Parts: sequence; C-alpha cells; structure tokens
Amino acid sequence: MSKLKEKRRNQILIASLQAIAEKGFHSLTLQDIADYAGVSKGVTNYHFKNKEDVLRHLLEWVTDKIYENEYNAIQQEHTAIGKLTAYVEAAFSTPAENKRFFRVYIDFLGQVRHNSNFKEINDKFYDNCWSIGREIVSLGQEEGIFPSNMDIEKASISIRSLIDGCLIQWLMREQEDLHDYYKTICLETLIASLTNNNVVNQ
Amino acid sequence: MSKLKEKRRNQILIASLQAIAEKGFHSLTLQDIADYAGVSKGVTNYHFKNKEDVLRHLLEWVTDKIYENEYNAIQQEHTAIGKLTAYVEAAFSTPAENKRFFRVYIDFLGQVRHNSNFKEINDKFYDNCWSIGREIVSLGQEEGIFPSNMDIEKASISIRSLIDGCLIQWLMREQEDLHDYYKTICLETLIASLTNNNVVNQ
Amino acid sequence: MSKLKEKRRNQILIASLQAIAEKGFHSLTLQDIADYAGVSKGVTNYHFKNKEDVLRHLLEWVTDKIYENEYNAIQQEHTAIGKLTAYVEAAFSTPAENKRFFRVYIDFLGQVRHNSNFKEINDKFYDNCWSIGREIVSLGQEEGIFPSNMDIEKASISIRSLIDGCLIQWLMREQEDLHDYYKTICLETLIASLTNNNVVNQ
Amino acid sequence: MSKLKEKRRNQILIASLQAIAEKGFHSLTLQDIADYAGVSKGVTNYHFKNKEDVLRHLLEWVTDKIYENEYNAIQQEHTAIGKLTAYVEAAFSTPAENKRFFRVYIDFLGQVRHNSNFKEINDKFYDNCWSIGREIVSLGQEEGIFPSNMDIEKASISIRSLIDGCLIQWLMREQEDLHDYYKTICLETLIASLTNNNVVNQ
DNA sequence: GATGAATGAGCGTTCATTCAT
DNA sequence: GATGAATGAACGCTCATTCAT
Repeated sequence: MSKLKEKRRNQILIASLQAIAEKGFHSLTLQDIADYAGVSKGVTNYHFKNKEDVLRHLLEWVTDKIYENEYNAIQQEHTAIGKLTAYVEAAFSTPAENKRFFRVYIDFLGQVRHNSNFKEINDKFYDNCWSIGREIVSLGQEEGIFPSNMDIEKASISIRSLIDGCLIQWLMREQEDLHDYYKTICLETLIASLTNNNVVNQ
Repeated sequence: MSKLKEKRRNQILIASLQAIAEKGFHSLTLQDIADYAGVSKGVTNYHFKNKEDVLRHLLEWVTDKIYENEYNAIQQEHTAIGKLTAYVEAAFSTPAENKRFFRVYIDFLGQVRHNSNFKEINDKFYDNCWSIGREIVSLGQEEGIFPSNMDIEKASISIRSLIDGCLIQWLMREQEDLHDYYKTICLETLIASLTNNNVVNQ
Repeated sequence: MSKLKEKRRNQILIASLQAIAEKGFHSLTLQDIADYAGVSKGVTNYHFKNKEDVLRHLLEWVTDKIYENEYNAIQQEHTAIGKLTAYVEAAFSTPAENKRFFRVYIDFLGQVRHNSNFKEINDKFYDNCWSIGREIVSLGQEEGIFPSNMDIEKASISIRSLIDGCLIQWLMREQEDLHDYYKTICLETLIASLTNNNVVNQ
Repeated sequence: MSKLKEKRRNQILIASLQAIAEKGFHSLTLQDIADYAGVSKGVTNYHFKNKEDVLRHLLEWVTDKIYENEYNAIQQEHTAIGKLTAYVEAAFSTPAENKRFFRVYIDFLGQVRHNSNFKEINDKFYDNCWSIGREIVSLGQEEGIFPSNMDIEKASISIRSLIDGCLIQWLMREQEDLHDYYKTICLETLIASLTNNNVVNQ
C-alpha cells in the first residue's frame, strides 16, 4: 500500500475516532466520518471495505495506542512501584485524552460479543495489558516488596481489571474533577493488594 | 396505574432484556421486543412513550435487580468477609445469569454519556453499590480486620470498580469456564487490598 | 395470508408490471413501484421480502397469465388448425397487451441465467407451453393433417421457439402496424412446417 | 483515428464482451471492464464518451460478428439446403461461442426499446439477417425445391425468428447437451416450412 | 495518453413511529 | 386495549463520472 493511501486511511481513522468521541459509537454514520475528515461521503468506502472495516481498524488503532502509551510509560521506571505508578498514570492519562481514547474503547466493548474481529483485537489488547502486569509483578517479587508466592497471572488480571473498572466508573460519572481521585484510588488499591503479605492470590 | 398495565409493562421489559441478551443492544428493534413478548408491534408504543423510554425503564429494572440481588446476598451474612464473599458471589452469580443481566448492563454503559436519563439511573446504581461497600468496610473496621484508618468512600469505590472490571474482562473473553477463576481473583484481590495493614487507602 | 394482504401484493405486482412496461426492467426502483402503486416507499418491503422477491413473483404472475391466456384460447377450438390459430392469436394478443406482458417477459430473460428462481419459473413456463404444443400436434396427427411420424417433442419445442422468435422480432422493431404481419408469418410458418409430408421432424 | 486508439477501443470492447458474458449485463461496471482489459479505471472514459457509448459499440461489434460469421458460412455453400444448413450451423456455433456472443446479445434485447441507438443497431442486424434469408430462399426457388410462390420477405423473417427463438430457448434451459438437439430442431423445422408445397407463405 | 483518488447522486433496505380499525 | 399496515427519514453502499497529476 502506498504512503499516500496509508495516510488517507489514518486520516479517516482519526476522523472516526473524533466523531465517535463526540457523537458516540452508535450514531456514527459514514457521513459523519466524511464530515469530520473533510472529504466526501464516498471516500470511506473507497479506502475501506465497509464501515465495519473502518471500526475494526479503529479498535485496533485505539487499543494499540493505549497499550503503547502504557508500555512506554513503564519503561521509563525501574522499580515495581515506579512502574505501577507510571502504568496507572498512563492509563488515566489526562481527562481529555482519556475521553478521546478510553470512551471510544468502552463503546467498542458492547460490540465485542457480536463481532469476532473485535473480540480478537480486544483479546490481543488484554494480552498486552497482562504482559505489562506480569512485568511489574515479577519485578516486585524480585525486589521483595510483593509476596514471592503471589500468582503472577492472577495478579496481572486483577491489575487490568481494576484499572478498567476505575476508568469506566470515572468516565460514567462524568465529573472531570474526580480524575485524580479515581487515579489515586486505583493506584492505592493496587499497591495495597499487591503488597499484602497475607496474600491470598497464590 | 392499573395492575394490568403494570403487568404488561413488566412483560415488555423482560422481553426486551431477553432480546438484548440474545441479539444485542444495537440490533434491538421494537419488532424484536414484540416478538419476544408475544404481542403485536404496536404494544410497546402503547405502553411506553417510545423506544428510548423502554430502554430507560429496562436499565432501571436491570440495575435494580443486580443491586437487590447483591443487597439480599450480603444480608444473609454477618461478618465483613462473609458479606464481601457473598457480594462477589452475587455479583458473579452464574455464567448464564451474568450474561443475561450484566452483558445487557455493559451494552447500556456506552449509552450513558449520550443520555442523561441513563446516566441518572447508573449514578443511582453506583450509589447503591457504594452503600453495600460502605456497609462491608464499616463492619470490617468494627471487626478489626480492616484498618481503622481506611477511607470508606475510597474503599467502596474501589470494590465496585474491581467487581465491574473483573466481570467485564471475564465477559469479554467469552470463556465460561473462567467464571470461577475471575470470581476468585476478584474476591482475593479485594480481601488483599482491604486487609493490608500498610494501608494506603487513607 | 389474509385476503387484504393478498390484494396488496397483487396491487404491488401490477404496479411493478406497469412500471417495467413503461420504464424498463433495469431502471425499476422501489420508488417507482411505490409511485405506480400510489403508496409510500416502504410498502414494497413490507409486503415482500425484497425487490428480488417482487420480481420473482412478478415473473411467475406474468408467465402464468401468458400461459393461462393461451391455454384458455386453445380450449375454445377443437381442431388442430383451430387450436394452433387460437394459440398464435392468443400469444400475439393485441399490440398493447403484448407490450404490457411480453415485453416485460423479455426483460426477465436476461436475468434467468443470474437467478435460479427466475430460471425455475421460466422452465415451468416452457413446460406449460410445450404441453400446449403437444396437445395441438397430437390432435393434428389424430386428424391426419400432421404427419403421423412427426416427433411431438421436437414439434412442440419448435412451435414455442417460433412464437417467441416472432414476438421478439416484432417487439424489437417497434412498429405496431406489423403486428398482424408477424402474427400471420408465425401461423403460416407453423402450419407449413407441421403439415409437410416430407416431414423431417421424426 | 490512430491505429493505437482503434486497438485500445477494441481491447475495451472485447474486455466488455468477456465481462458481460461472465458477470452479466446489469452488473457490469466500468471497473469490471478495466479489470478485464488489464488497464486502469479511467481508460474507458478516455476512449469512449461514457458507459452507454461502450455498450453501443459493443452491441454493434457483437451483431456484426454474428452476422459476419453467418454470412461467411453460407458463402461456402452453393445449394439452398447447404446454405441453410450452414446458416443454422453458424448461428448455433459451439455452446461456448454461443454463450459468449448470443447471451450477450439477449442481454441487449431488453435495452433496445429504451435506447434508440441500440434499436438502430439491432435493426441493421435484422436487415443483415434477412438478406441472408433472402439469398437462401431465392436460391431455393431457383433450384425448384422451395415453392416459387413463397413470399421471400416473410420467409426470411420467419427464418431469423425461428433461429433466434430456438437459440433463446436453448440458452434459457442451460443444458449444454441440448445444443445439437435444438440445432437439429431449428434446421428441420426450417426445411419443413420452406419445402412445403402446400405453401401458405404467399 | 493514462491513472486512480475523489465525488455525490441514487439505490435497496431498515425500522421507529403513527393511526385507522 | 390492541393491532399491524403504512409511512418516510435515514442508513450503508455502489458506481459512473470527473479531474489533478
């Protein structure tokens, strides 16, 4: 595929992201995408097989972006707590960024069970998230601040679950000023659960 | 409102629940509702203002059901751990029940930000959930198994976040056999985070 | 199916027939059908599965009408030549009627190879036509005016082929005044071929 | 027009013929033509005014090909029956060739009445066919095997009608193995009708 | 000469909503 | 109370045509 075509496709994906972020997943029309991209109605179908194809690529793009952002963040830190903090910071990002990306992601969740392509992409996203969790937990165990008998798989699953759960609850409440509050809750709860020596996650 | 009218409305709501559980939120048509309810197409519009009105009542009904179920469960227990366990057990319910109710609830989440009625209902649901959390955390502090300086508000928020996060991740993976696994992870993580004496949730 | 529904469906079929007769098969839109039927655009899809379903029923209706008309005509006569004459007369009908029905039929022919439903209906039409031919040829042989060793199958095929060939050529020339001329040619050629004692159709 | 231009136009016409033969007249797109011709999408509009212009030239090309083939065939023979046989042989050609050319021709028939250009081309084709018929009938009368009082115009019209009628019926049945059967029926019927001394075509 | 990205009118189809019965 | 026929706006999608390169 040519550079130009690739650029056009990205332009359409970004337009779709913006359109969904503002108008919502379910009311998204091809006309919306065209309008946000500043092109004509037919362009989307010219560059993508169909609307579902756009959404699939968008989900992949969004989850990749979220993961990359989080992955890069934890690489900057070299302690378990440092990485964990960076992870949560990256996941929460800023209120604006979060709405732009994570809100669109939530819209996709409802579609996962109706679209195996979406499910596949989400499964990959989970895999990526768990790998971040494993990296943090392993390091914490090496550092001796996390119990050595802690089940890494379980822990990484619970980390992502709590992050998603907190983000969703924050987003649903639509109070931007609670952003820091939820971020703190998320991080504190993670630290508490991971550093408990009466660990049950075994 | 007459008993008959009330009965008809419930019949329609249950039919809608079933229809969404099987066919999905976005492909739900009034014809579907009528088919599942075994009535004619016009009935829905006769008993509800419009489709959105049905969905609003359904969301209310579903969140009430989820809450009631969880509330009743914790009333059976009289220790913090007992109540917490009962809470998670009730939230996870059975795979089938969970799909029936929580999957529909996830479908609604994407709509919350576009519909203030939906948001209001979800806010009420959160309030209810937090009250369950508060009850458990308070009792745990009285029992002395949870740190006395733990922030009850934060703890109750984190409890619900983790439950929702775990449920969503489990549902998205579509592997029924992981139901117990996720339930265990959820409960163990909650206990670990709540019983940590190096508590940071303060 | 109720009487009323059946009536509506017929109304739509007749509207489609008229629309195709005037505007052509390929430019026919659901809006055209609605306009000709004097109803709204959605009606067609309410009473038929889709556009193709309308066309299928229309082809069946048209071929049935053509056959019935021809069948009834030959029942009025009791000699081979009388029946043959009646057959050709009925097939040519009047210029107006012929345009209304046979022109639409020609439009369908191009679709037969792309639609097995259409092919099935056309095959049935051919079967019906051949049965008329067989009846005439058998009677002619009994009367002794057609060679007794004439192959009835072949003869009935050639009869319908000539009728269709003449009708198509007449219709393509779009000279209404040639209607009688072509009808005469068709009948004379049929009689000539069927009464030739140096018969080769054996 | 330059040789190159002429060559390109022929390339496009042949590609169109192939595309229609395989995909059908109504689903033919300019993209199809480009694909079959192995050129880019814009080429067709560069060498032809528009799509209809391509089809017009294609119809002309196809009818000319059919006629030429038939004309050349009868020039090889020198008796009426020989020429008639050669005519029918040429018209039926082989199953594959017939599908390639005559099936496309049938697709055009439905358009004739909506496009005066198409009609003109078809009228010319009929003229050519009738001239073949006249040549055969005249020779047969000279040879004394066809009645001298036979109407040459009528006879030539009936000859082409039967040929087209038989070809269409054979094509519609989509049974390749009936090719010889229909060819035989066509020829035998023609001979029977033309050699009948009780001739009515007068 | 040739390309193929872009356009936008127009298609078939869906479906919430209305309303006569 | 209940029905379901009818409506028509709005959707995803196709494709002939245009035109900058």
